[in-house]
Amino acid sequence: MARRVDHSPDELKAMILDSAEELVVAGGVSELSARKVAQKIGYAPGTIYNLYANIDALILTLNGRTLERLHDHLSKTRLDDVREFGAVNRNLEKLLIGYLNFIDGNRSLWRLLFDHMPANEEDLPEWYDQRVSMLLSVIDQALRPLFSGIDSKELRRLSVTLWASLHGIISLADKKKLNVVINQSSYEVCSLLITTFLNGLKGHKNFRGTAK
Amino acid sequence: MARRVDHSPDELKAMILDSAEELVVAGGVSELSARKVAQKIGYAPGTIYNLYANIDALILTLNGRTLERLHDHLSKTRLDDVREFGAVNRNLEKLLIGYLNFIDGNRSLWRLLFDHMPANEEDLPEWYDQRVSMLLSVIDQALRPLFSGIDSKELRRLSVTLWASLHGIISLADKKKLNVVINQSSYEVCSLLITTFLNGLKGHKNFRGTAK
DNA sequence: TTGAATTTTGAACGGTGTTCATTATTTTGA
DNA sequence: TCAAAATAATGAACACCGTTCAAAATTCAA
Repeated sequence: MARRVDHSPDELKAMILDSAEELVVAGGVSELSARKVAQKIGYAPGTIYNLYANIDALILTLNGRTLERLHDHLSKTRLDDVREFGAVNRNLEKLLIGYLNFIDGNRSLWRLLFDHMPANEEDLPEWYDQRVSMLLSVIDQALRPLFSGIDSKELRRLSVTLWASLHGIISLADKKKLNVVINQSSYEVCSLLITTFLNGLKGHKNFRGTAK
Repeated sequence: MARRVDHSPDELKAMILDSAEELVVAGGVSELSARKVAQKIGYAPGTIYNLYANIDALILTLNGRTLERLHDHLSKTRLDDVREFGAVNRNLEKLLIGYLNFIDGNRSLWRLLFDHMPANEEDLPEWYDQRVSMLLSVIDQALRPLFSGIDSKELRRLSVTLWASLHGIISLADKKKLNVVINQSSYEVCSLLITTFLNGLKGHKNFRGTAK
């Protein structure tokens, strides 16, 4: 058996990726396996390993795409012009709702993105970090109007803090390790965090007064 | 083969649990398997299933114990008497440090506790929720001095919000999906969240003035 | 046309969770 | 005392998993 000319390497790589995604979307993370992907594209299991070093490498590529889609999704959020403090809160709520909608429509891919732990403990590739960074820049934009003369690193520090906090609430709720204790949706808890966090930022040295 | 009289069912159940923990502690979550546990206690794999319905049930029991230990560990934190606002912040920092120390000394068990997703999507048993609740009550105690006449449900709502947020920061950092973007330890990010969150609570309707 | 390069295979290895008929032992009852 | 019932433990079997790699099939270059 050899070059079947059916597909170029790049095509094949894309087919594998698409099939992997279809499996995850259709049946959850546990449905993803090399053998199932191979069967889906009509190749032998070994072929997968000619194009991806291992399953984790395939998942990493898939997660990169999910990250990109999430960014595109959030970027579409129309943020209001900020004339007063409350507008920042409303903008962040819009982003939150966008995020929750994305999760609703892509639950399995989202779980794969954040819960999967690669067996190999190496650092993530640079392109991956860049996509995470793009995501965080969306929050940067929403927070920036609150400050004047703030260092971009300091702004990012705040965005990361808020982002990771919201992520914690949503992912604990998703794992049902939160819902039972408090009879509230993750939206409400996130909303409370946003409001409290923003209010707390009033103590920040670069915080700008209310108007314009 | 039959009743070897070596161990009573309860003893055997405890041996299985202890062996499972040893495996996780020694080699991480991926080292835990029915066959390895069986080998460790000198029984056949099938025996495990006479005492635990499946591996997830075993993990749930183990996680319950970890939860209990975490609670015991945090309970030992000596909280300062609160005479002013800053004392609450210091107390929460103490709890944070206690939590981070616990993770440092029990990383694999902690990962099993929060990252493991049981295959069966049923709700967690009541005793499990109770232990989570006990954990949250520790945070309740630290936050309570800030308020007067606050409903216990409302206080718990705030504790959950803070707890889940801190968890998000720490778990993202643990998965290395945070460290690369921001060059800071999870301690520092958590610390920032605590300070900002507490500052934000000043807007709460039950917030009590600074003194006493 | 022939030899080198490339692509694909699929069996094999060592694992996994789980089941359950069978067997060995102990306990019970007459 | 002895057979029958209850119990405890087994381990082979089933259906999976990720991964490897010698071998085979095909294409390309000379």
